[in-house]
This record gives sequence, structure tokens and C-alpha cells, in this order.
Amino acid sequence: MTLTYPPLDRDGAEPLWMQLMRALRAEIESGERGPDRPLPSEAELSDLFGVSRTVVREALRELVQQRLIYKVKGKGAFVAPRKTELRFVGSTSGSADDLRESGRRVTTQTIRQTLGEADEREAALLRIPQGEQVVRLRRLRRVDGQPWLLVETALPARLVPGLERVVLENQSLYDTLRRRYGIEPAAADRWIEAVFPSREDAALLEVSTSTPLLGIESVAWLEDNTRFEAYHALHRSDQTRFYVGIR
Amino acid sequence: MTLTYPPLDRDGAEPLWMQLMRALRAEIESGERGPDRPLPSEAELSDLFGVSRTVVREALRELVQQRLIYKVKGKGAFVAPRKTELRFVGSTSGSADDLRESGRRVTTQTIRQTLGEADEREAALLRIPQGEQVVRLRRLRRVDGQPWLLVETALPARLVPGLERVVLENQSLYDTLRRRYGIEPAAADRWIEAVFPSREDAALLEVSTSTPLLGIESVAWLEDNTRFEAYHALHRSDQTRFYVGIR
DNA sequence: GGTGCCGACTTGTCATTACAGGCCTGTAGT
DNA sequence: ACTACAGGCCTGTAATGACAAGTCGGCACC
Repeated sequence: MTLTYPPLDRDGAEPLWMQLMRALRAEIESGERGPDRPLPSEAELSDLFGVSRTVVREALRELVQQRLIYKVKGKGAFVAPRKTELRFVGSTSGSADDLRESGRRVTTQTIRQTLGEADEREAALLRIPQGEQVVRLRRLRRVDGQPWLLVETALPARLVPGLERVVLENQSLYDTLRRRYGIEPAAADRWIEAVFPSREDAALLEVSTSTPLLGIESVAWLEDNTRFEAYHALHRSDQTRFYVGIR
Repeated sequence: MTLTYPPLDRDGAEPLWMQLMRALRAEIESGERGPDRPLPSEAELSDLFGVSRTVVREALRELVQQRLIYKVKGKGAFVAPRKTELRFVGSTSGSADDLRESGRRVTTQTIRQTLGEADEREAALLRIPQGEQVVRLRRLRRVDGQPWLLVETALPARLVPGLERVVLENQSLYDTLRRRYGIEPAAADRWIEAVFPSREDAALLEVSTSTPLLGIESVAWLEDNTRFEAYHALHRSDQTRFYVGIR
């Protein structure tokens, strides 16, 4: 038994593959198909929706990229089990709360908070035109008095008007984003590398310039794919380790 | 003036789009095309290499996904002004498959493979008594010939009898665990820090002892919470970055 | 009862064709 | 000098057809 699908809109407002992708995604996320259950074959989907296999494959490709399904040659396409998802504990979002819970004293000091124009890197990460207004935050987070994390954040000013004047001292940025601007982070990409700090960053973190640190670059977005935050952070990992849980 | 390209191999050993992708990537990474310089148009590439536009688009799609190029509708495809990055997907499965998928040549060399007694650290991570038999693997993974990852794995011998005699050369460890022992990873904890390598490890990874590396410690377990694997790994992140997707 | 092989079904790869729609430039008209 | 627009680029979308290659069940054979 399969569902009846609403017909796809052929007015060209949106590509057929995108509409099909959304229809399949809705079905998967609603839980109607359990993990590792097969999707209809490409030929079947092609018939069901009245589109070519090209469109079906384009839609499935997108779902594979989003890790909602996986494909096995010769067998079919299957719903990806949610357990392969990954959660970052110990990121800027929520890390303060986690640490506080474990009885540590977390303080966050705002070093700089300005309005400016997006440079090339920021524009690319946030997917906005170079020169568009962004709010920049430079903050130092301490755990039990020890410098732990130095983070520079850029947010499109359009999404967070007036943020450059909000007093964040010891407040969670994500709390502010949520309460003041209704921003709900949906997902993020992060890149991690081991780096040496600049002289200035080393001083703030109270380490020497030859101490290896974790450098983290990140871009986060909303449900509708709008990029709302780009940051790069330096992490002292000599006393506190960076934890990743995979479930 | 364009280069002359070696003809693509049509023996079906490798898909045409992958060969083309590699050829273009080599050109980009060698720096012959500067950032934001255009690639030949799809039609031109199609002629140059004697393949259909389908193949060209497949190759370009992969390069876009690897963030080596970006495309602008109506204009063309351009070299992305970024450093190369390797995708590490934070799933319980190994990274080798993901890398292979993106057309990198992944080779894994087993340096040591022995049966021994669990030391204190291993016993704690695996939750077994100290002194219980464990199989230890020390492996060096290369990506496109470059040393990339040095990993030391310990598994309780009870769960993987005879593993110390299985030839793993270029085989995925997780594949072997699955097929030979029916081991299905359910979840894992990982800790990441920035560290310097020992003299021996530095030599294997072909870096100096003052190169900061990513150190990763991990323990993985089955659905029933049995710990089956503990490892610690050293990652070169100077040329390639460590990627984590959060969904 | 086991084994091997065939055929049906699946996804992967590739070619070809067509048109829509964005980008840019040259040119004709003002 | 300026504008409007046509036409030639480009990528995006879509249909269709073909074959390769992996999976799996069933059937015939031993």
C-alpha cells in the first residue's frame, strides 16, 4: 500500500526534482517509513509521479546528500537510520550550559562587538553579497577562570538588527538569538584543524604561540537553509577535551 | 591556451566522470588555474575529452560538492578560492569509504597486528578486566599517496577471535568486523585534541615533531552496550581539514 | 540436499536531444 | 551619448534510450 501523492506543479516555479525531493523527505521525516525500509524503486517513482528517471535520480541524489537515505547498487534506496547522526557536545552553542551543569563556573567576556561589512570569507560562508552588513562578536570564554575558548562570530545584520548594541555579558548568544530574533538553529557544518595561535590570540588564551590549539570554523543555518552564523574559534584542548558523541 | 589532456580510459575500470573529475582537480590543485578563474564551459570540456555533457556535469557536480569550484548560472564554473578539504563524516563507519566515494585513492597499510593483554587505558575504555586478551592494530592510511591518518585500534579478542591473523591490507576494518563477526556498531564517543606527534609517529606521517596534529580518541559499542573498539588516532590537518556535519 | 546458473529487478553510467532562463556584448535606433 | 534589444554564450532542467553491473530468488541439475 502506498500513499497517493499530490501531483507535481509543472509551472516551472520550482524544479520537479525539488518538489519530488520534498515530498519524499516529508514522508521520511514523518516516520511513515522506518529506518532501513526501502523506498519505491526509481522506475516506480518515475511512474507514480509521472516524471522521468532523470528527475527521480536528481531528487534521490539530494536526499542522499542530506543523509536521509542511502542507496545500494542492485538493491534500492533505503531510509537512513537516525543513529548515524552526530551531535556535538562542547560546541559554543550549549557548551556553557553543559559545563555549568557539571559544576563548573563558566564566564564569557565580550572583547569586541561591532557592525561592519562582510569580507570575502564571511560572504561566502553566509551566502550573502560581499559588503553586506554583519554584526561581529569576539568573545573569550573561561571555565573555572581558565581561558578556554576564543571565538569570533559574524551574523548578517539583516537577521539580527541591533545585536551590536545588546549587552551579552555572560549570556548565551544562542539564547539571545532565540529569544530576541526567534532564530532556531537547524544544522551546521564544522571544520576542525590543529593550529598555532597568533600572538594576540595566544595572549588572550594565556598560552604560548607554540601551543597547538584546535581551530574550528563553522557555519550554521535555519530550517529554510538561511545561513545565520559563521564563526571561527580557537580551543584550548590541553586541559579540556573536545567531545563528540555519535549516536 | 589549454593543456593537452591524456585520453580517458574507457575500459570501464573507473567511471568516466571520475577520471574527468580527477583530471580537473589535479589541474586546480596544482594551481594552474588561479582562484576565481573560469573552467572551460561544459560544452568545451565535452569536446575536449570526447564525452557527453552528462559526464562533464557529473564531474563538475562532484567538484562543487568538494568545494573546489563554484558555478554561476549563465556564466560558467570557477575555481573556488579555498584550500582543499577532505570530508570526514562523523559516523561510526570508517572514513575510507567516504573518501573513496569522492574519488580519492585511499590505501591502508597495516604496520602492526598483534595479540596482547589489555593495559589500564584499554581496559577502562573497553570495560574489560586489565590483562584480558585484545587484538591490536596499528595502521597508516594514505589519501592520494599522502600520509593522512595513523591509528591504533584495540579490540577484545573474545569478540573477534582470529582477527590477529586476518589480512586487512586495504580492507575496511568495519567491513571485516561486520562480515566476519557480525559486529554492527551502534554508537561511539570521540574526543578530539590538538597534539604533537612522537618522533616515531611523526616519521610515519612524514611531518616534523613540531607539527600540530589532531589527536582523536574513540570508543565504540554495540546495541547492547558492549564496547568492541577503542582507538586513538593522529590526523594530519595541515593540508586537509577535518569536517564534521551536524544535523 | 546441495550447487550452480539463469533471469528479473535494481542502481550506475553514458549519450543525445531539447528548451528555459541568466549573463553579456554588439548593434541599431533614439 | 545613451538605451533597447537581439543574439550568442552559459548553466539548469527534463525526457528518453541503452547498456553495465550488483542482488536475489527460483529452478534445473548433480
